[in-house]
Amino acid sequence: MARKPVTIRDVALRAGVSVATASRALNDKRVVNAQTRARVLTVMEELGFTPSPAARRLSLGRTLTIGVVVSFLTRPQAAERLRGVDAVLTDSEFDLVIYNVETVQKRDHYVATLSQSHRTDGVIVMSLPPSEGSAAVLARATVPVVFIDVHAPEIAAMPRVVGDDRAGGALAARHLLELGHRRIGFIGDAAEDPFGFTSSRDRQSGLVDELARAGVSIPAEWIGHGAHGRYESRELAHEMLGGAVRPTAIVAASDTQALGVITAARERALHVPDDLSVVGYDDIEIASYLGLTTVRQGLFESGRLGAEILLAEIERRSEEPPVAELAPELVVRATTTAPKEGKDEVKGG
Amino acid sequence: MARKPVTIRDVALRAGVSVATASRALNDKRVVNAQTRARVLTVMEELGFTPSPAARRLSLGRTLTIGVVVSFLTRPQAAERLRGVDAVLTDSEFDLVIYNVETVQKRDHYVATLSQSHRTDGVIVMSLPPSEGSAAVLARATVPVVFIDVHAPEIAAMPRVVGDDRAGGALAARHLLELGHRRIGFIGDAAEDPFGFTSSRDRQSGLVDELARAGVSIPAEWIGHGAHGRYESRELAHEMLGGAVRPTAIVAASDTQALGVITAARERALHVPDDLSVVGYDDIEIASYLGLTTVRQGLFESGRLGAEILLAEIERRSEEPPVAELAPELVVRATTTAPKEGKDEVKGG
DNA sequence: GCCTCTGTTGCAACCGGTTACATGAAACCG
DNA sequence: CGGTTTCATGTAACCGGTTGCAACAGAGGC
Repeated sequence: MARKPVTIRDVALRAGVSVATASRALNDKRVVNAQTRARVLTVMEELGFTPSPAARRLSLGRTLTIGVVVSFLTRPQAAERLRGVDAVLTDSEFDLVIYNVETVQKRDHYVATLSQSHRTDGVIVMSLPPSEGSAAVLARATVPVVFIDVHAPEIAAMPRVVGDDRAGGALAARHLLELGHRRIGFIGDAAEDPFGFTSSRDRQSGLVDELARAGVSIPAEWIGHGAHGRYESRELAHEMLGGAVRPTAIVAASDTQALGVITAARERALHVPDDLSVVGYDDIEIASYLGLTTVRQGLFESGRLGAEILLAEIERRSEEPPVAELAPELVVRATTTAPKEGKDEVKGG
Repeated sequence: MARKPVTIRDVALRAGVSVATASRALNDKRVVNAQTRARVLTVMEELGFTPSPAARRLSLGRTLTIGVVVSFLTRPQAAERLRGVDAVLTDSEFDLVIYNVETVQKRDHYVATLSQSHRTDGVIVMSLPPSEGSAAVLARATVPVVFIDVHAPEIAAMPRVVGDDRAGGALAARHLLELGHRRIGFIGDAAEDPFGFTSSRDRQSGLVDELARAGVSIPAEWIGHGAHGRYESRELAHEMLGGAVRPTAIVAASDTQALGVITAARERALHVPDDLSVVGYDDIEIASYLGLTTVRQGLFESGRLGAEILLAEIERRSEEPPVAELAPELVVRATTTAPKEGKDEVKGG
């Protein structure tokens, strides 16, 4: 029933000082006398005083809040990045408010209102490319906006954290080539994705280009696109593995999709990796457990970096938009090995 | 460079009215003349006015914010519940700020400060039992606190949303008994969990009691406890399946752990469900894809309900703490079937 | 002893909304 | 036609902090 919030005036009264002094004591400005400060702080303790954030925000003219626009909260990638953001903000004075987006309309709405209004001191947009028209909106954003895992011409001038998806695709290619694979398939997201995700496409082209450099090409029927999910990728893998000639390795655009491939293989009594090598992407938590060979892209790290960049931008807008690039890293585990048949390369052991 | 936030006074000036009228027009109080309101709203549009949340909060004396204390954001259960909460709040005037907890200290800190201070209008605590001492803290909470998925004597008087874990365990038991299983194992969380989770324990006792009712008991070596995770449960399953006599079915305290069991079975060349039936718990997204028989406990729904209860409590504190109980539901898929050997029951087909 | 400088503190304005109360005009009443 | 309602609007206080500026005391300089 403690229905009487203690204000700084109560504190001042009890401590026998003015509210100004109380406030200064609270925010440890140099100017207050050490004894006075001690007395004020003691009184605050006694009264159980906690400053009202709303009042603080209003008088400071800062919201002390940062907004994170995120979709597919249940995807491990998103949650992992969010943890990274949280890790930074938890040590700061900022609150983390999340805007979960499940439709394109909501995305555009949030990007527009948050970047203009004074609801937040800064915004992080995760994995959501802006719609075509929003470049203009972003250009006159009143608060800094940082993009994580977004590649799009609209944000060329925006601060961001990206992974090099093309390089990641190339890593997978090189790994498989070194193992001796020549018949390689790819399974990724649908091209006509409503949100305009690009990472799957880039991973694919990184893979394809690197293979081409070695004189290996992927036939059209070994490239599968479908909605992001285990189920869909399983179906695609089934098609691919059901053909007369099948690939000896499949690269998936995400670990989630790699799981679908593995399931399909199992259902066809194909042993992974002996009959089929599988490479994922992301290195989500489950990957290490399943022994999945994958391309790690520092999810937690990307969240951490994004938050740090944002805080720095809030502190002082930089001239050039800071861009952090996370280098992908190949993690070799148990789902890849040399192909059983058609070994074009001699392998020792 | 829009560095001049438009205030309601600007609007009032331009529209030729007082700030009071402008404010009333904004919040569509009945008292304003329709023409006046229209004029004011037009001006707001023209000037791109958005009310300052900080000022609103301060003068309303409400934070328009609800806090969610959550741990293990990356677990699908948590993310799914969070989505449920978000779905409710997105249509309300409340912001959702998350407090991610990764240590017991942080949990206690948040529960204490959030429930006392006036930082939020209400708090949702997810899956985190309060520490022993915090009953007193909670009793004098200044804002409503709703617990989701928490069973603990400390919160007997608090609003909450719970699943009936005991009933869920019993459902799994009945299902396996009906299929003809008599040799049943269980794998759940470690007893000495630092956060004091109880759901695993309750699911276990629901299972054990229901089996006992049918005259079936579980030998000690078929009960495994370990840290919540696929890897740990795989290890436990290996122990259990490596014995001279092995169970024909294993119930796991979560889908995640069930996955570990399935992996262990596969590694031992045991076919699921023919050689081993597996039952999970939660019905997370991946479960339906994998065809896992499991006990659904409405994760999204629990988040939704919790948020609704909280909003209602904020509106008006109820005398009796509202308690919503979600009935568990058995979802039979492809990982359970009648045992091959030792059929004690005659099964048709 | 008077003046200046430095270290503390208080006064009061301010942030940008909301709202109780007062005011004034129009409508209604007998 | 004066008095009472009713409706629409304005005035100003208030929410609870922060902070520029003024004031004041004591120390130091001459």
